[in-house]
Amino acid sequence: MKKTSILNKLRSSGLRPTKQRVEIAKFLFNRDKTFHFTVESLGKHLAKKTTTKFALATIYNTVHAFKKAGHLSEVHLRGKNNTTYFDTNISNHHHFYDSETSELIDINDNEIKFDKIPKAPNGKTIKNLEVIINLKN
Amino acid sequence: MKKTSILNKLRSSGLRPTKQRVEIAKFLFNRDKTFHFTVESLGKHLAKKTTTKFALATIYNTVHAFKKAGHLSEVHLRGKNNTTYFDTNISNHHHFYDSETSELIDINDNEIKFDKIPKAPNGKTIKNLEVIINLKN
DNA sequence: ACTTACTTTAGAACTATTATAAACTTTAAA
DNA sequence: TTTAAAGTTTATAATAGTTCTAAAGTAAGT
Repeated sequence: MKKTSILNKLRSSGLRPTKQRVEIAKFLFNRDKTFHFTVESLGKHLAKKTTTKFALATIYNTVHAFKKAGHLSEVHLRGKNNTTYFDTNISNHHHFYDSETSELIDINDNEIKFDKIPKAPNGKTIKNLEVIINLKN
Repeated sequence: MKKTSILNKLRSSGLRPTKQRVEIAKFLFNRDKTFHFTVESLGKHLAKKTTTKFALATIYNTVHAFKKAGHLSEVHLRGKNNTTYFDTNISNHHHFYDSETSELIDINDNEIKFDKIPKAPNGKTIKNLEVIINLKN
C-alpha cells in the first residue's frame, strides 16, 4: 500500500493524517498477512520500527479510531492475559487460540461449515457468529 | 441438592465447608437451570438472599476454587463490560451473547453441528471449540 | 500567517482482579 | 474436649489494562 493510499484511508475515515496515525497505519496495513496484536505489543513494535514517539493513549486512541472506521476488528476473546486483541483482518472469520503462547491464528470463514445452528431467542436476531478453537500441544 | 450433598461436594473437592463456601455453593448449585454470573453480580445476589457477609476477595477465591474443582466454567468472552463470566453449566456447550444487555444464554452442544472444521496447525491439537453467537434486537 | 478544530501527551483516574498479612475457623489428634 | 496446625476470611493494598483530562501542539482552510 502506497503512502498516498494510507493518507486516503485516513482522510476518507475523517482522520487527520498525523505523524502517529500515518506510522501506525503503515505498520498495520502495509502487510500481506493478517496481524493480531494488543495495544501493548503494537507499542513495542512501533518503538522498534520507527523513531516516532507514541504516547500509550495515542495508540489506544488510534486503534479505536481505526476500529470505528472499520479498518480493524476486535477479537472478543478473554485470553489468560486479560488484554484485548485486535485483528487487521476485518472480514468475517474465526480463530485458533493457543492459551500457552497467547497466540491467535485466523481461520477463514470457508474453513468452517455448519450443519445446524440454533435460531435466535425471543425477538432477537443473530448479528454474527464467532468460533474460537482452543489449542493445546 | 440437599445440604449434605453440598457439604460432600465441598469436602470431596478438598474445600473446607466454611459458612461462605456453603452459602455460595447453595446459591449456585441448588438450581435447575444454568446460571451465568460475574463476581460482582454474584456478590449482589448473595447480599440479597443471605445474611452472611462476603468479602469481595472471598467471592473471587471461592469462584476460582469451584472452577478449579470443576464445578464452574469460565466463559472466554470479552464482553463490553470487561468482566469475566462464569457458568454453572460445566458440560461442553456454547453461548448466545447479547451485548446490549450483557446477557449470556446457553446453547446445548447438540444444537450446533459442524460440517467442516479446520485441523489444528503445527504440532498442536484441538482442546475444545467455543461458539459465541452475538445477538442484536 | 491566522484561527479554529482536532490531536497528542503525560499523568491521573478508574475498574476488574490478585496479593498480603492479620484475625478467625475448621479439623483432627491427643 | 482442648489444642495446635493448617486452611480460610477479611480489609486493604497492589497490580494491570484501559480511559479520562486538560494543557500543549499540529493540521486545514481562510
